[in-house]
Amino acid sequence: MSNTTPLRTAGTVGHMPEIPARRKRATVHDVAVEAGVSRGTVSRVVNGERYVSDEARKAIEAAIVKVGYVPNTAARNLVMQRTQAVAFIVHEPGPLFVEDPNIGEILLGANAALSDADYQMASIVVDSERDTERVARFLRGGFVDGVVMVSARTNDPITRVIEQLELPAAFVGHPPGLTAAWVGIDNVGSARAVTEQLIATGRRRIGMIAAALDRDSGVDRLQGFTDALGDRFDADLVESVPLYSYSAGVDGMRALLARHPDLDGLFAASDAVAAGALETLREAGLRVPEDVGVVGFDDSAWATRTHPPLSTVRQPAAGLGRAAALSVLAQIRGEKPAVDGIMVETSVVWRESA
Amino acid sequence: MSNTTPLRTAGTVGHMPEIPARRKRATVHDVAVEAGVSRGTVSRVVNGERYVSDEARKAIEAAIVKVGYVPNTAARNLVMQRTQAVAFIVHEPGPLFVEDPNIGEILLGANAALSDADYQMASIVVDSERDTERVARFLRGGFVDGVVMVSARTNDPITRVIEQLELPAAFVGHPPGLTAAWVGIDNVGSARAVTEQLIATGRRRIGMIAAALDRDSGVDRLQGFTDALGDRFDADLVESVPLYSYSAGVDGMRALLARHPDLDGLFAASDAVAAGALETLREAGLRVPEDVGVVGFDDSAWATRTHPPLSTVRQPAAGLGRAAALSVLAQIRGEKPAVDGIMVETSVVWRESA
DNA sequence: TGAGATTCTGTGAACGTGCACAGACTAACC
DNA sequence: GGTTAGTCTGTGCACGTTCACAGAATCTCA
Repeated sequence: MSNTTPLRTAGTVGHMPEIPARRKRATVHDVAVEAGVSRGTVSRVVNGERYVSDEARKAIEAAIVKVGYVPNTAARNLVMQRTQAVAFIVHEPGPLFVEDPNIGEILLGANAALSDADYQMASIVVDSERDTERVARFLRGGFVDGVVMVSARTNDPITRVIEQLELPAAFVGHPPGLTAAWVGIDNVGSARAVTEQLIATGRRRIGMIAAALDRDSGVDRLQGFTDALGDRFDADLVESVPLYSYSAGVDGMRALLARHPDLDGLFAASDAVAAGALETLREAGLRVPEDVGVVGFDDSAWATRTHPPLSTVRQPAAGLGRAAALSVLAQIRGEKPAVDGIMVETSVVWRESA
Repeated sequence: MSNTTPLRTAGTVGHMPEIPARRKRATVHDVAVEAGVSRGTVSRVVNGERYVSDEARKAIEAAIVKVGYVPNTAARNLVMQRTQAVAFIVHEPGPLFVEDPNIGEILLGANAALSDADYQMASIVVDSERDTERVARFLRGGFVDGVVMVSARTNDPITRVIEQLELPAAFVGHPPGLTAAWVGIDNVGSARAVTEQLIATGRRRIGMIAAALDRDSGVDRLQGFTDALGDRFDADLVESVPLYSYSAGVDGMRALLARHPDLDGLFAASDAVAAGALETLREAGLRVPEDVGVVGFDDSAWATRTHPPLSTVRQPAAGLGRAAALSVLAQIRGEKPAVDGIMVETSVVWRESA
């Protein structure tokens, strides 16, 4: 049996070279010999095709476990003209990848769905503009069969390459002005729902720290807030900050408090923003939730660490990643998605901050 | 120019089948024809080997950009008997992956180093025991050339498979009782450094809550503390607790305070421990940093969320990931590491708790 | 000048798989 | 009994690359 022959043929007298001696993997040929059939039949069994006798199938299955056969991915990919890999691209400044637990969870969800389908995930963080070109080259090079894209910009080279190559792709979050599959949550409806609950606690002067109004998620959350308040809406009670970050929350709260010290409710566009706001409220000597009721958005790790814990909107981030990955996989199989966008359900989590 | 031809060659008369018409990738053969040389010579140029005339090299390099050639990974991997992929395995309960920013950053660092070397990263989270078996099978299947392992258990199937297969691997953190490459930080030196800074603020009676003395990290941090104090060291000012946890911090601080109510400085063995200690100090009516200066260790998520924010030791998590990946890469190239363990530099982050 | 080393190039084989094709055998039907 | 359809199996080729080998050309030195 050739697969039990010694690994290295050349005998170096006296010592062994330090190159690790890896055992040769069993191939479809070894299985065929062991089972007394041909390669073709083994291949049919492995790929679950029809037209194989029960007798042959049994023999081959036994042979597979006996020789410990695992199909060689490289060979299969070569002949199938595919890579069996999907890129997970995060277009965010590096640090935010770490700070924002949602991204990690999206990655986790996508990863789970992909590895269930025996796909590899190549995770890529696009930080600088230089990276942008590198990733575009990577995609053009055909290293992946599809792309899951988080926080895409509308007109960057990456998005253009994806469109040009007609690469199966799904975007987490709605990329404005781009016809492509996407997965997201109903930001408008969710923001309206959490604001309505805040109103229901009896608050009269409710402010909002809106964030990231250059993205549709930011705009939509503001829209939901506006909807919930209806004709009681007062634009002066809205403070806009650039990012979904803790420090932006601190700044936003200060500005808002300066204008409206009598505020008794706050909707922060994200939990990180809310955490910053809480800090500022505390410094200003205001108690939460006694003086001011605060709600956030995301149900991120922040939510349970603040004092008091935040009432917020739960984003099923892992579900988003999962859905995006499944969409890409479907497109790889050649299926045309019935709808471009998939909405994932959110829920309101009520804790102690309001 | 063939690389400016439209993507779909077939004119759509009436209808097109929905299978996307992907342009055929250029191969080494196309480049050879274009440059008027043979495949072998092209291969030599691509792989930067010697024995190629300047004339041929120029012609081939021009041909490569003209036809837009990118080597086919699957074909290369097949003939080279490798996968060009490294597994990133996190053995933690799923939620912690998301919660602990250090892990995300380690992943980021490893990913950067790997993709610089044109390696794919297959990230895997091991959660349940079922996963453990699945991953072991995955590794045995030869899908990766190496492994970066975060928070390994000593005696789980995964570790055993790695040892058995002699798979190139690097562990982040020191796996007790395992002879394998690992990457970590200098716990002794870092603990000494942060303690010295605490001394420099003028504290006279500095205590320590030592934790996890069953691990070398716990022992080393205590050693660093001892070193920094020199002959002023007083063993009675050290309280030992079993775990690096919040509640252990609460307990430890109570015990310490009972013995030494006049304490004016504290080194907690981790940020979580420090957070618990802060809570206890607050209950005891002691102000931080006015009455007691507190420093922690890890610069974890705790550090910025306590009141006041912690002065602590920053673990360069991205650097750890990077170093681990580089170690795996070196082992794949056949290099024997000079030392088993690599120490990565830490730094002290000074915030408001001391 | 001729032997040997050095540089350069092309060719065929191999890696391990899936697929098309041809052929063998069985069952069914007029 | 001959045709036809359906089932099952084996063989050769292709995928795109690297590597070993052989051979051609040039250079070096006695």
